[in-house]
Amino acid sequence: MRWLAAAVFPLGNRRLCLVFRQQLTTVITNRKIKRRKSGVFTDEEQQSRWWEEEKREDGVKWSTLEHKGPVFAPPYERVPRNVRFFYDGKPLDLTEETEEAATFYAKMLNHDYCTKDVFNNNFFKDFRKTMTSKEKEIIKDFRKCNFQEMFEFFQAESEKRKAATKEEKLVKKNENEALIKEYGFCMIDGHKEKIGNFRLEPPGLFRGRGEHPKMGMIKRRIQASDVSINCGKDSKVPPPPSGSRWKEVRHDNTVTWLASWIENVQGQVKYIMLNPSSKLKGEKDHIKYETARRLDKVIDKIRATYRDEWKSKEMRVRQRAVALYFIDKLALRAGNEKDEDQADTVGCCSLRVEHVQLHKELNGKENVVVFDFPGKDSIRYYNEVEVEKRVFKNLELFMEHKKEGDDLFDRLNTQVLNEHLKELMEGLTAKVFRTYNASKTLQSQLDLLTDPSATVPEKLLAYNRANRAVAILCNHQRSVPKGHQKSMENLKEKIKAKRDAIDDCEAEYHDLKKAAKRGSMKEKINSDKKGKQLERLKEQLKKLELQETDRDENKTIALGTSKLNYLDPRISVAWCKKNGVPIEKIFNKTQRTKFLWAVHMADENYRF
DNA sequence: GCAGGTACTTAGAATAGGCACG
DNA sequence: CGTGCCTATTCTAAGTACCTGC
Repeated sequence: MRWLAAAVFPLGNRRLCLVFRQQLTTVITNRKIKRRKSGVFTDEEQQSRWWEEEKREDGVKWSTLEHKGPVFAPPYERVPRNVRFFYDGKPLDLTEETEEAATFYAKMLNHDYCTKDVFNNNFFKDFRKTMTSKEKEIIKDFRKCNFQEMFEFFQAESEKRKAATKEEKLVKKNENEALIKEYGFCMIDGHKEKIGNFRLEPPGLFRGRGEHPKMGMIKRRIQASDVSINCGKDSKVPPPPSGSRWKEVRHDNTVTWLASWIENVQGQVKYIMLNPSSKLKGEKDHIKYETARRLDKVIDKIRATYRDEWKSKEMRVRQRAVALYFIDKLALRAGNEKDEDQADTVGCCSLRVEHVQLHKELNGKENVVVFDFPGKDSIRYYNEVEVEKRVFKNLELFMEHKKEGDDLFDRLNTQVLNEHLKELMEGLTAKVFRTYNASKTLQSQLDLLTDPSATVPEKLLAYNRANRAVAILCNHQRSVPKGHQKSMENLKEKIKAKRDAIDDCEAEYHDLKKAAKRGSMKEKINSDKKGKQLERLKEQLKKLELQETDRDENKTIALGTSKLNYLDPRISVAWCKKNGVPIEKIFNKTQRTKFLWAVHMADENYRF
């Protein structure tokens, strides 16, 4: 089977897509037959193969766009009369709106959020805003509110859902599928594409991460009159729910969103956009990795330049050079400024003096910088890094006469940095370094860790370890999964059982072999069979042991984020092809649809 | 230069779903 | 043939980046 691989070359301002034919032979090309006997196209074929087409220039994102509009959150349903809200020990009837707000809190009663004062205070403030004056008169003290019955009701509801019969679940499933079929897709430039989030966010309590000052505030219900629709000029405008109107209908083909609204807690615009499998997203993703590969061509020069600038007379230039060094070496995020009313987190440019500690010597290393700061999502970044002496000296200089709360790089921000980066390479920004170093690390780790003669499970451990190296670089963490310890114990149990089985099998094999030596054909066959069984058991044991290592190493590390956002998928595709590893061992279905372009574009010789 | 606005990518947690196992 | 567990999917918050208008 033949596939097309495309390479992109800069040509003046434009990019021209050149197409090569290439013979691919490995596992990945063993795809389902795509044309049905009837000649009807399958979904896959309906999708555009944008990677084989010419690219659109300028800021225009599409020519035609038609969709059905967003799906609204289901209307509030009152809880049964016997499910009561208690105030000061006594049941209290609430008006519908107040009751709904109470259920928002009740649903979270067993959550950690409810132990936080900020959360409770914010909730109570908004809760009171929804109350009638009568209710306000009574409900004055949050500590006297009791949501327990409501909480138990929702727990029971959830149990009920889980315990539903097969038939009931099937009905639900079918309803959901019908909804997706109707609202989950749009037509864009003649192709049917999946929408990412076609449901409007339901009302509830705002769950800010970390020490967010707004956690617990009520996210209000979105009405049609809050929603802006974006679609093609000549397409059918999605009908708003009867009796309502959209806030606005526009036809802006320089943006990719289908609908938007302003969320009330932070005042941010929220969007309905396409699924990652779409052409629009895929093309952008491809460009992202091509930009990172262009960085590879100039990285040596850039590194030499910033090292040189550590000596600059200009403080601004020195700070820029040191910051860039961190971004490059440690894959730090750019670090935009943030508002007061958000959680206090930082990235490189927004580091403050309290986030770094300088040690002339630490644990046998010299010139050590200890980073300790809350990053995106308030995930802690902790790293003890040995740096060049010059960097160390510069940091001492930057920190002179500063106190806690002062910016480390007081002459620098992300705009200044990115303006500089643009000079070094077209399209270069701080985040390109993260993509570049992540993909580069995967490639080099795969080279290092893959033993061509290893078994597939061993190769998979190598792949996961390479992936893990990237996740560690990018500081992609997760909380230890619930029941991790138990799951490890189970695995150990399984391993023990397997070992016992092997022992038994070995003993039997030994006896049979003896019997076979002097014995008949039948005994020989039996002995051979046992031998095969033993082999199989040993293989299974090996696999379990590899799984154990992998799972434990992965306890607090999240691999998904880097796989989805930082690793050029063509590296993985090429690795699979080269090593005879089926692609589905490393990409699940979602990832395979997102990265379909890469599966087609990369052969086993692809290098990042 | 900077404040505010817009559009898009990246992020971990929550939840749904499906599959292996007894 | 459930059920308990793990993986996949969904959800939406939180970033980056760049634009505009002073």
